[in-house]
Amino acid sequence: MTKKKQSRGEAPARLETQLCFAIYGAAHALTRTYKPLLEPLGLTYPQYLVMLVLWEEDDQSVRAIGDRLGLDSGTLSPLLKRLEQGGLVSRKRDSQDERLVRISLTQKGQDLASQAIDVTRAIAEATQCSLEEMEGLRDRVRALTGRLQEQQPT
Amino acid sequence: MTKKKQSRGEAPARLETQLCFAIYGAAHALTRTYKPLLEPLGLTYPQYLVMLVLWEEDDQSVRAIGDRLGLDSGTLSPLLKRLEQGGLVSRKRDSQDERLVRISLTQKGQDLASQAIDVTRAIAEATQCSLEEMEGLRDRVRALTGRLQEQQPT
DNA sequence: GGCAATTAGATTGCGCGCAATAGAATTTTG
DNA sequence: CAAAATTCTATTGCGCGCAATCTAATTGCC
Repeated sequence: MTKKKQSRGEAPARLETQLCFAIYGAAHALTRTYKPLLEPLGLTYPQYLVMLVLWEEDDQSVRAIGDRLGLDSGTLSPLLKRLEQGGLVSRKRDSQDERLVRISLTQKGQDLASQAIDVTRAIAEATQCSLEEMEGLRDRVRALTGRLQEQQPT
Repeated sequence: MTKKKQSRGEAPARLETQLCFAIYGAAHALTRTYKPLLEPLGLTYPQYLVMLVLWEEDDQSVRAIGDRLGLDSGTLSPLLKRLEQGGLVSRKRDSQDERLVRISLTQKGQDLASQAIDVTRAIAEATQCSLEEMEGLRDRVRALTGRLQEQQPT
C-alpha cells in the first residue's frame, strides 16, 4: 500500500456538517420562495432589493445602491436597464457631477411599493419564525458576514 | 393631497431588518472568501461542492449529485463538463441503465482531496466561530431552509 | 409484445455576480 | 494651470441557477 495523504481521518469535511453549505442552501431556498411572490410584480429578487433601496430613499447613484447591496456596476448596470425598460425607474446623469447616474423611481415604480408590502408579509409567514427567532438568526448571520468581510483584501 | 397607499406606516420592511437579505449577503461573503482559497485548486465553489460529494462517495449519477446539492441538470451538465475538461472527473453512461451518466473521480480528482483539507481549515478559521456557535447557527439555518422547502410545490 | 407514462440527462435562454477593462469626468498635485 | 491619480459607470466574458424543452432509455400497463 502506498501512503495516502488522508490517512488518520484527514479528509475534507462532510457536506452536511458545513455551515457554508447550509447558508448556500438557505439562499437558494429563499430565492425560490420569493420567486412566485415577486413574479406578479415583474421583479426578480435582486431587482426587488434595488426597489427596496429606492423606496427607502429615492434618487440615488448607482454606486450608492451598490454599496447598500454589496453589488458592483457589472451587476447593477444591466439590472437597472431592465428596471428602466420595465418602466419602474429612470436613469439620468447628474448635472453637477457627470460621472454619476442617478436612479429615480417613476410613478409606476412608486406605486409598486404598496404591493411589495404583501411580499414582506408572505415571506415572514413562510419562514415560520417568531420575531425573536428571526432577529436572533439575522444578527448572528450578519455578525458572521461581518467577520468574513473583515478578512477580505478590501 | 391625494391619498397614498402607504399611509399609517404601511411600507415594505427596511433592508437591514430582513433575515433574507442577511442570508443573501452571507452567501456572497462566503463565496468571496472561498474564491482565493479554491483558485489554486482550479475550482469554483459549486465545483468544490460537487467534488466534496464525490470524495465522500465516488461514481455517482448526475441526479444523485444534484439531489445532494439541490441543483438540476441545467446547472450540473455544463459544470461537470468543465470538471471533465479539467481532468478531475470522467463521465460514462451506465451499462445497466443507459439513461444514467455516472461521474467518477480521475486519479487527479482523487489526489485533489488532500489539498481540500486546507480549504476546510482556512474557512473554519475565517468564520472565527467556535464549534458550538458554528453548529448552532448551522442547525438553525438548516431548520429555516427545511421550513421554506416544505412550502414549495415540490 | 406494444403503447403510454416516466425518468435521466442535455440544451437553450435569461438573469445574476464578479473580475477585468475601458472611457469619461473630476480631483489632486506639482 | 497642466499632468497624474482617482472616481464613476458601462461593457465583456465566464460561471452559475433555473425554467422550459428535447431526446433517448426504461418501466408500467393492457
